[in-house]
Amino acid sequence: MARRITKAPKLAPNDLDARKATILQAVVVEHIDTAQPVGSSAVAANADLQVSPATVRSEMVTLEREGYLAQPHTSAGRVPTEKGYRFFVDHLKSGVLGAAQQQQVREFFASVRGEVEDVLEQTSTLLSELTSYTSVVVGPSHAHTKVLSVQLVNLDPRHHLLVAVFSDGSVVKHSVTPTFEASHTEVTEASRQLNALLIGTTLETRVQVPSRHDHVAALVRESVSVLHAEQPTQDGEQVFIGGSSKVAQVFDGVETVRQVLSILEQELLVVSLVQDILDQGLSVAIGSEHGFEPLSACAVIVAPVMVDGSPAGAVGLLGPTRMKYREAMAAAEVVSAHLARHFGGEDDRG
Amino acid sequence: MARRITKAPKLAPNDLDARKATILQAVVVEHIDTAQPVGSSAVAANADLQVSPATVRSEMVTLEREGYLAQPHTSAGRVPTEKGYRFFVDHLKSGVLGAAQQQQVREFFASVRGEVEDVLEQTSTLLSELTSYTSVVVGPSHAHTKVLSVQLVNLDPRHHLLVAVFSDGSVVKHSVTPTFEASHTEVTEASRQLNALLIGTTLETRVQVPSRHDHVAALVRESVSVLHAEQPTQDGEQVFIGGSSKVAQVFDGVETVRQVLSILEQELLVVSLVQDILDQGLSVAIGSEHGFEPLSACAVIVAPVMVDGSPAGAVGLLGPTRMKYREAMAAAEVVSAHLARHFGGEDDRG
DNA sequence: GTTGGCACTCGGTAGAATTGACTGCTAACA
DNA sequence: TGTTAGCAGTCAATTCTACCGAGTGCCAAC
Repeated sequence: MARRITKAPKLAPNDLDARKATILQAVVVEHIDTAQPVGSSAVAANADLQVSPATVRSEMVTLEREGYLAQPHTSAGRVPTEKGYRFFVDHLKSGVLGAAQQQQVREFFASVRGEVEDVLEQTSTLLSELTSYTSVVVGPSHAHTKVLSVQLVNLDPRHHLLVAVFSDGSVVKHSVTPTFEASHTEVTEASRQLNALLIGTTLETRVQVPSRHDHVAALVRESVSVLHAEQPTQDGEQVFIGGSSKVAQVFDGVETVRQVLSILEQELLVVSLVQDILDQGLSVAIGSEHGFEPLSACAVIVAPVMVDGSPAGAVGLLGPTRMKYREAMAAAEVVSAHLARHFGGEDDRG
Repeated sequence: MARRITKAPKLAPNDLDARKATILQAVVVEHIDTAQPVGSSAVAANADLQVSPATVRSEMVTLEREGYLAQPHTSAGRVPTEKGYRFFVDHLKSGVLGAAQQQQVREFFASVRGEVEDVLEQTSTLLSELTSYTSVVVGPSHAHTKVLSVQLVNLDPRHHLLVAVFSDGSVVKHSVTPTFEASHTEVTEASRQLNALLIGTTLETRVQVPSRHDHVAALVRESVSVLHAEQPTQDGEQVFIGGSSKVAQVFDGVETVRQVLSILEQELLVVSLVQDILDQGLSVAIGSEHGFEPLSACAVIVAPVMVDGSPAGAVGLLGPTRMKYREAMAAAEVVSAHLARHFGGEDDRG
């Protein structure tokens, strides 16, 4: 009748004994569900530890002292801290997506077609609909792809358009506006030389440009420089943000909503945020973990998209710190896997 | 001492005598400023009609009966109705932008450069910063521009990329994935034929495609069809939305914010909304005037961008019905004019 | 170490009272 | 006839009060 107390093993610092862990997890789960502080009796009732609220209470005091929980005010229940959420996600057994959602993802990837950009954009919508959080899909970097074709097209005598096609299927265009008027034949010749010069190179390789003083050489020089100038500004990545309207549902407080939206508007920022998190080897960044003040009310989930063993972009989800980590992480992972398959598969099929 | 009463002229239906107009305008101005219902005494004090609140009151009763004003509840002041706002903007003498903002616009257009898309995107940010409303910039339609160059680029034996350059500087790419493997020379030959076939045509002109059964002809056929399929889906217009975070500041009520954001996510919808308003010959659509239920809490200001006498896109602003029409309209007009000059000027300079 | 009991805290709510910003109406006035 | 002061009436918003109840910390008993 009396339960045997399992002797508590020595614990690593920053680790919790089984009961504390259960309690913490119960608090997190409950709080994610209700958005309310969680009291000891709710925990005692829900979690299947056969102890009284009083016991839970004394454990909670410890958990609070150790920084996993916090109390909004004396007579309220407990709320997880960032550290609490961190423990929670670290000890989360990876969830599975609901059958209906699995189906939805499968159907999506079975039917989606079109250019990479279209696929990524639609994927971002999908991910956001699956989770009802705002989603971020970062496209592969164009950094190391090779030039397949360059062309200089004559718009009018002083305006030309440089169009470069890369081996990953991306296309880049740039205006070339020399100070002189170039004849059609000069432009054609420049185009020919550019092709000879650049095909097979990456944007990093510096090429030998002609130093002659004629129009053709000038066109070639300007084209090359304009194309190489491309890289540093934008790193070549594209980002697609889906379901930004979810921000309004999921955060409370106009100011928070405004702040998050305003971050999302700066797409370069979002890319670097996702990149940072990936570089830290994380799959979830909670609150201030990503070191990004204005998003301290958020948690960000990221999953790299691996094609042929190397990263080719990422998918992410942005929600409140009390987001449904399990479901969201599962969704991000499933979608990222499908996306990887989608892009990897295309190449293999050929 | 006794003021002479100017004899009221016969009024057209739907028009108001001077005093009613003044009162209505005072109510609108005040309500835009404070977001509160406006009482008779406030009007009597602000507007420079030398009458007592009681008189204002009796006029307000008429204005309410005629549908220009409404009362949230008995003991509250009056709020403009849609019809009230409509009268207000119809009788608005066009405002001028503040000097600082004028300067900001000038500096922007003096320093902005780069591709059309970049300019439009930055313009949309500018417009939103100027007004603190969400802005919409619709790029010119590509419908009637001519093909300057087409190229089929070999990605791998079964994947080719069709890249078309148009006379307005836009570039379109499309995958071409035949069921057979095409050799490099076949692709090159197809590319050559496509150029011969399409250069100088618009997307509307149907061209005679080769009916032969070889690979080259098949490539040409697929390329042409894929390119022509482009048009109906998207009408070729691009849209840039700036300052969507302003939505959170400017509307109250999470649900409204969510709804507006969710509309803004559907960019095609936004384009057709702007187009509709322009087609109706309006420059402002208030509340339900645009017939777009989910945006009935909004007013939309649009200004066409006229280049060489024909419309080349538009700029717009989206705010609450109680937005600062004068300033916003001025901003939209100034920016649209600058934008027109920017694009028109480029051609002329050559 | 666990538990029930108990006093205490404090946010939230419900209801009553009050305030104050309006109105509409009416009667007097120019 | 249009204008005005005055006044009674309305109703949202505010303030207050009391109270409830969820939840705690502590303690003594098991």
